[in-house]
Amino acid sequence: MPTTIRDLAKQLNLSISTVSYALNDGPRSVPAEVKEKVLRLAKELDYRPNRIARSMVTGRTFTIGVVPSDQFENFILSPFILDCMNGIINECEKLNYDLLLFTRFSANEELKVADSISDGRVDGLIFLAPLLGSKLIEIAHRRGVPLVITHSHHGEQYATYTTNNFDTVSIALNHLVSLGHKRIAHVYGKQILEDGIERRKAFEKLAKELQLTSPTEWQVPGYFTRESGYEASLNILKSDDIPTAFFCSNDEMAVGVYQAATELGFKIPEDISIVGVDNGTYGSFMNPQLTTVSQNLYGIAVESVRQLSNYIENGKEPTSRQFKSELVVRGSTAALVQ
Amino acid sequence: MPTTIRDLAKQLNLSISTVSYALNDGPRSVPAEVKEKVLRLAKELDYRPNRIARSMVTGRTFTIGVVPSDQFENFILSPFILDCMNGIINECEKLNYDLLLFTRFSANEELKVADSISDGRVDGLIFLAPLLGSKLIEIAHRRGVPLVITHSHHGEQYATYTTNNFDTVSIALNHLVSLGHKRIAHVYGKQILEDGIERRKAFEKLAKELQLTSPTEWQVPGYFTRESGYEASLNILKSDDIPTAFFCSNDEMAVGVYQAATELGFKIPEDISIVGVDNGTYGSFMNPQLTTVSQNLYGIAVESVRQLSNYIENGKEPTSRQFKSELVVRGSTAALVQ
DNA sequence: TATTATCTGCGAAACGTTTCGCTTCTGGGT
DNA sequence: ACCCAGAAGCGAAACGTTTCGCAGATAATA
Repeated sequence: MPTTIRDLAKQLNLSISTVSYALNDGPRSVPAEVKEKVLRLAKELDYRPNRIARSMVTGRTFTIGVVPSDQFENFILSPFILDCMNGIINECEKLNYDLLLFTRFSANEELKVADSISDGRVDGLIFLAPLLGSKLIEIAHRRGVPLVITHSHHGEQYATYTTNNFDTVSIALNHLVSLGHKRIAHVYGKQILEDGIERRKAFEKLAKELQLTSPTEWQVPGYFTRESGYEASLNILKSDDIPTAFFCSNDEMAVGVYQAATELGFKIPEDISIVGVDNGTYGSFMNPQLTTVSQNLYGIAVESVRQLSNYIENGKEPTSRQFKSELVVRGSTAALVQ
Repeated sequence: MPTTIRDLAKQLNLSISTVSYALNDGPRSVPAEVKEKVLRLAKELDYRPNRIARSMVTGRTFTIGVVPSDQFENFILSPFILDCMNGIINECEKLNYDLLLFTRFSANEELKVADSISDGRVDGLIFLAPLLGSKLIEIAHRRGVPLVITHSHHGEQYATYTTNNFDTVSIALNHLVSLGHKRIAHVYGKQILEDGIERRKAFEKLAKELQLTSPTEWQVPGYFTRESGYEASLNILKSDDIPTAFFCSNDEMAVGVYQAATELGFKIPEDISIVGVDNGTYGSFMNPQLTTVSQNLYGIAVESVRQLSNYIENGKEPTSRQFKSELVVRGSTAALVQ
């Protein structure tokens, strides 16, 4: 059993309160010599305060909880989540928070999860791209847990950190159009995620505006995963009538399209141009490297942590922010040759 | 302020203890009708037990801490760490543990970190590929925190989950030799990580045994990162005397070698064969896909969580295990053409 | 000198649980 | 009728902190 503050007090013939003041440098003063005595013994007995006990009385845990949406089976393997997590981790380190990763995120146990995220272990929560129907946010909010949301909105009352999806799609398509592409397929993402829905709508609208050729057979559902990108594009690429370019609603599905295209003997970007969305770290692993629309995953993560922490520490209400997306031209797009 | 057990007791005119027994189904019995009454009110008032308070008295937190070594700046972006984390996360979910990610892992604050990992917030610790000189493990051990170590040994007294590095290197080199390669370069990893050191030693030994041509200029230091793999191989590839194959001590450095080789106009695998180690998820993003020696990162992670949890729950001492490595032949190696 | 601040320090309450020891009551077995 | 086991329930201790309210001593102010 570890040394407690009581042990220190007893050995020094001091009261517990005095020892506490000495250890914490406050909130009351103690004479320098007493303080020194306390610190010396604390070191000698390898005393370190029990954080659980401290949390009990202060109500603070210095821990931020991350709640992924249950769509991700191996959620940490998603390049998207990865870059989010990287920002969260780095910023938490700076601000002296530890990170509690909620692993039980399956939707069929939503109530259990809800209890788990609001049982006093965290000072606040970050929701990562929550599913549209999820009740979790509402419950946590009602229970008074400070929270912010990334990559989704879920109502005016929440602080959200997002990218403008219309702009994102617009940037991607305009890039393709500027290279001469008109025949463009779209592998869209899950329609239970805000990003998935919005990007699909944006594509439909922009396809008209830009007078693209994109029959419905070319607008195919994916699930934001590599496998789904592969399968969705395979059918298109096997038909007689194939597009000159693919717009994928995220990078991961673009990887799947690479795979399908390569397998069928198409050359990227000579035969097929491909654009993704996200600009995750692993896009540059690909060969040729992926052209994509960056949505500053890192920055969004950092900002959400900052605002959450500022609310926890200083009560300053977090304010929503929408981030700019940017075109990142790399090797997977090329001008159309007639 | 959330509902407490005291609120329930008061409203039902019961004692706190009775309510507790009812809520927890033990350790003493309560009449069915009382229990029902309690549960009903608990639901009505949205009561959920405060985990912090419970931890105070039970000493359990149902949380496992993950301690990465401080070598990883953006540690979650390392493909190696990623696959480890994926296993840890999935297994923790199964066993009903949450995960505390220690973000403050910089070596120059080792004492602060040491306090942070042993302050009562976790039931046990998993050390991920700790640096050889790190005192953290020793301190945590002395303080009585249950722990296991992955990808390193650090002394007989610890339970470790590792791969046999000699076998790993042997498998890689024998594969290359079987394809006719004799002129093989080695990009080795950090020499403050056990894996880095052991694989280098193994390479040196095996180079002799297999009568490879591998002058010291071809055995170059990397840091297990992509950038270092790029730089380390660039010099070799620019010289007049170049090897026919590269063995890289991990996949990430292999990605760097891909990059360097491609830049200089070499074709993989026609001009240069490349073998990595790890078989991280993102190896298949590459084009051609990477030939590598799998070290079952996922399995190691799962096993370490299992054993740790079994120790925490049942006091069963964890036992070390060494895992088999396996050759995964993909597109980055080919038979040498004279 | 009398009055008021400031410094020291102590004791105890509080945070929200779990669980032990006791008491009282009920019913079944002799 | 008596005894004893078991059920039902209560009160209180314990976990390890932080911090408030007090009290006594010392120093500063008038």
